[in-house]
Amino acid sequence: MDRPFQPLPPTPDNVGLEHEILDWWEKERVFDRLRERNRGGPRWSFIDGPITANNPMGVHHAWGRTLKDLFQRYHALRGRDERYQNGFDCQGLWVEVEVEKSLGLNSKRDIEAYGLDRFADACIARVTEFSGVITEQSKRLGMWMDWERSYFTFSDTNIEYIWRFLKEVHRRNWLYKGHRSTQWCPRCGTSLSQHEQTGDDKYRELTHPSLWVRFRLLGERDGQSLVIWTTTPWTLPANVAAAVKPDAEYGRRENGEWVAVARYPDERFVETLRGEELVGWRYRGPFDELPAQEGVEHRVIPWDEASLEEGTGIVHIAPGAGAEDFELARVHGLPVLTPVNEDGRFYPAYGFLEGLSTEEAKDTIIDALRERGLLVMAGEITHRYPICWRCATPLIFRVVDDWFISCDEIRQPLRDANEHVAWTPAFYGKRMDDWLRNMGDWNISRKRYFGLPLPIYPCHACETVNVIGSLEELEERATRGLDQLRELHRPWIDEVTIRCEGCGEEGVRRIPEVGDAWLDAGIVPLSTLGWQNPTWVPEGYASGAARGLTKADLPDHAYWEQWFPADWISESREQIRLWFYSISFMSMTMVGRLPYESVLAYERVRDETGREMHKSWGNAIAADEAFEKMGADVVRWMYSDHVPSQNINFGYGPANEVKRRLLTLWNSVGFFVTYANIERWRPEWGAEPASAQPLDRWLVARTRQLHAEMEDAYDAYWSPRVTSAFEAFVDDLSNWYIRRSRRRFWDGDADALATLWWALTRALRTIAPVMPFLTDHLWRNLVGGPCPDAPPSVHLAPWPEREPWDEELVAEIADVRRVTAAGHRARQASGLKVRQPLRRLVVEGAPRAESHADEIGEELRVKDVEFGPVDAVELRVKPNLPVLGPKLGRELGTVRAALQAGDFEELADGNIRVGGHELSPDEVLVERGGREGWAVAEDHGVTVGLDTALDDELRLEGQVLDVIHQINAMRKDAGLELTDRIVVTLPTEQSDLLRHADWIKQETLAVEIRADGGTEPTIAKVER
RNA sequence: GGGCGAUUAGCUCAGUUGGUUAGAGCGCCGCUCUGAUAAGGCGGAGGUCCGUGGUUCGAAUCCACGAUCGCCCA
Repeated sequence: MDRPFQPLPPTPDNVGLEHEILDWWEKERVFDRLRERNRGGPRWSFIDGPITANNPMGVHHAWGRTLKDLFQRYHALRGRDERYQNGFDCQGLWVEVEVEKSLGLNSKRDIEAYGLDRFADACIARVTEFSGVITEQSKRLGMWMDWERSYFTFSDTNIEYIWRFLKEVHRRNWLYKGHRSTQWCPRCGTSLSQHEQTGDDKYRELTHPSLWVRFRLLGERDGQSLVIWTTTPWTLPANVAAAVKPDAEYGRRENGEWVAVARYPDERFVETLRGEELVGWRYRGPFDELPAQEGVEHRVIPWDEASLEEGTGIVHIAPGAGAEDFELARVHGLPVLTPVNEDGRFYPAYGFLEGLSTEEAKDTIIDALRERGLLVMAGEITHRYPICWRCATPLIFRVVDDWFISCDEIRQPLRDANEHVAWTPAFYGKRMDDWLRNMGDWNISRKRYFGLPLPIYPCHACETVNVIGSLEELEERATRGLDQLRELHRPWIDEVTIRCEGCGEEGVRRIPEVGDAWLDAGIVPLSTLGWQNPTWVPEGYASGAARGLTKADLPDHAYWEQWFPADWISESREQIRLWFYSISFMSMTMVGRLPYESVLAYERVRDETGREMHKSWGNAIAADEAFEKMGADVVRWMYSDHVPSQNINFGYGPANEVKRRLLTLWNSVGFFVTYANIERWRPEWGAEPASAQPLDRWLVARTRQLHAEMEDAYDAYWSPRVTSAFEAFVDDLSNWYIRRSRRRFWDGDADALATLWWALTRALRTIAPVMPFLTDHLWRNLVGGPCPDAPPSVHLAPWPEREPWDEELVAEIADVRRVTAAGHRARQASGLKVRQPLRRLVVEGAPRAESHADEIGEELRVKDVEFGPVDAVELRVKPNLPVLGPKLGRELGTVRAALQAGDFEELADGNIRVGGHELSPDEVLVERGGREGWAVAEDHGVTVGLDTALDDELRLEGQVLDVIHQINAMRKDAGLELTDRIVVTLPTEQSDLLRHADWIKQETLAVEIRADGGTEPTIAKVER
């Protein structure tokens, strides 16, 4: 068979063709060829935010990865040179927690017993495994990246760049050790930074004790007591004060208990005082006998924020176990008692509580209170309580030493710079500003193991804080341990001691803490692009733990100058306080500017009913499953079609809907292929459409319009407009061009074939970034196969220049479609189906459609289409608001009312006189209602009148069409090919129809027609 | 408590310079083209565009206040 094109099956096998295309891309080096083609062209810089190489990717990652690939592909089509560097986040608590789980370790003690070196190896092994898994999954999604050269944040190179940043931070006096109350995870044994402890999934409904406790007053008030309320009994042994609201009223009950009057409005008090009068009273703490409490003098302090919304209005203060408490301790000079250690267990100084966890101590403490007669009342409360974002352990407050970066000086420069970033959607820019305005100092230390080794070496002899800025500097200043330094990770780095730059002391040790993982990710706009690196180092990024995992180079500074800042970055919205923040902070500190110029952020993935996806709820869809069941193109379409500022409901229901919608494109190509093959028509690559036929000219104009719309949508980084513009085009192509042109295709019209081929291949190019597989599959069939001189892949076809199009013609056809829509409605209303020919249609209000009267007549099966006033009883006139509004201003209201009331006059010249005004036809919209014998309908200012009168001739023609319909249905039932010829036998009583024998023959591909049959028509295939 | 969003048909959601009769998909009902063949197309039912007030000739759209939900921060 000499068929130019492969016939298409009825529906696409997305998954099957995607695997074929993947193999073909690989074999033909399509991506490499694209990069080679664009090399040296104008640059488009994208910087990838690293994905944690910790687990397989989920469908939620596919959203961002779709968008990243989509815009990279679009700019590549347009000839831009790109870097295509993917990134993996490799160290920090995420990785540690997963490795702990897989090794069956459950505490820091377990990790230390296991050995930090083996633990580090296990972490590296996990990153190695899952960076590979994610790479394969991303390829399956269609993501084109330079997978051999991904960056890994745990490379020594990356770590050195962070060291350099920290040294600069120290030079600016921003680095300090803070003694702070922070949220603490007792399981992980570490504090959480500000950006870790907020966000989704960080709270859970938990049930805790609800205790009212008596503090016995001393001195003059002996015998009386303060009543406080707490949900954290473990903090009571660390109590040092009780806070009252100075301007609130407090009352003493008959039994001597003091509480806020506002909390107990129905009670009777024997004495009332303002809060400020209670300040200074001393009381006996609940656990004064504990060694930790020795010398603590408990007293009442003022606090404006003391709550009158809950509790008793008197607040128990334990500065070592609460954030606000700690602040109050600073203001009032209170002692800070830290009751529990890193594991959340009581220190020995807490006597009978020693070794108990905060949870275990609960009942012991309640019992003790009861024994001492201090428990007023005990119950339970269920409330929202913070949990560890990684392991879901309820958090506690601890006062600990942590290292911080002060952000006071960088705050304003960051806010100013953010003003110039193009955020999509725009309001995310305000969210960024809000974050920057409120951000606290950056807590960068974690008391953990496998992470960035903070290069901070406080001297024990002279208190100098030494900060090492590079491996070279470490080697210069090391006094011990260099020989065993395998890479810049614990435990090896901990063996290295240095010489103090202040006093020359030789055995200065590194602090044991590792760094916040956002330092790792935040440095990449400098570290991966070779900022201030004197010479290009091939595979220079593959250092330390990343050795053997990547072939990424460490470029030189000139390269950085070329690629920094990124034109565009894209991550999920929560990265505002994470990656967007950390790259901004670090780049602003080092080079004084932001590392990106525009950002696209997006929300979260839900299941198809709108619920959050959770593995444990059984409603999560694995990425691999989605790709292999829905097809990657369908997944990509769903994400591309969605407005990014809204959560997406992702699932098989929506996927099937997308598949069905995309079928029209497939069918259109299938239609083309069918008739092109019958005609043995072959395309000519590079030929411009030349047909003079109006419908062809219209399709060319419409396709050029699509091209421009798509460009604008891509340039605005607004993918929903990409997909919607494309869908609208396919609708026009299929439901107007092809439907109107079918007869020409049956006849093998070369102009029609050439125009449709041109339009289809043009359209495929514009949507290729969204659906790289399907478009390439179709391209190979439509172009690659028959045109040896054409680009073999759609992704290698150059993006055509934007060309002007015949806007008038596009507008004409838009009017024509309005007329036919109204015409169909008129037929509907009159009960006359389209198969029944009619005599006359009158069209008013669509002058641009006039030259398309024939098409309108054919479409609506009407013999004469006239343009002019629809003669009808009722005339409705409406103001043309965009025209009359500016002209009449306030007058418009009365004019409008008069028109609506029918209070106007139609003049001979077509003008409308209303009130004191004479309005020209273009200032009003005229609509007319129906009259006997006419069916009238209107659509957006277009009115059509359909003459519903029938005569014998029309009726006969209607019968002919019925028979044609019937016979063609029989052809199909008999399974005939489109080229088969038949003999038709009609019932004898239908011999009238033979007057239209030629017509019937032509429409049914009959060679002969008789009227001597039985009650029903029959057909017989003619064997050739 | 402050900030940022959202609130549009039974459901899920579009609607980026204020403009005629507010749209799509799904679902429901009816019709229909018929050499893409029950896929598609057309039509119908279904909407106080969260509420109130304001600006304007004109507000789903801009402003103010309020309600509910979500997010960020305190």
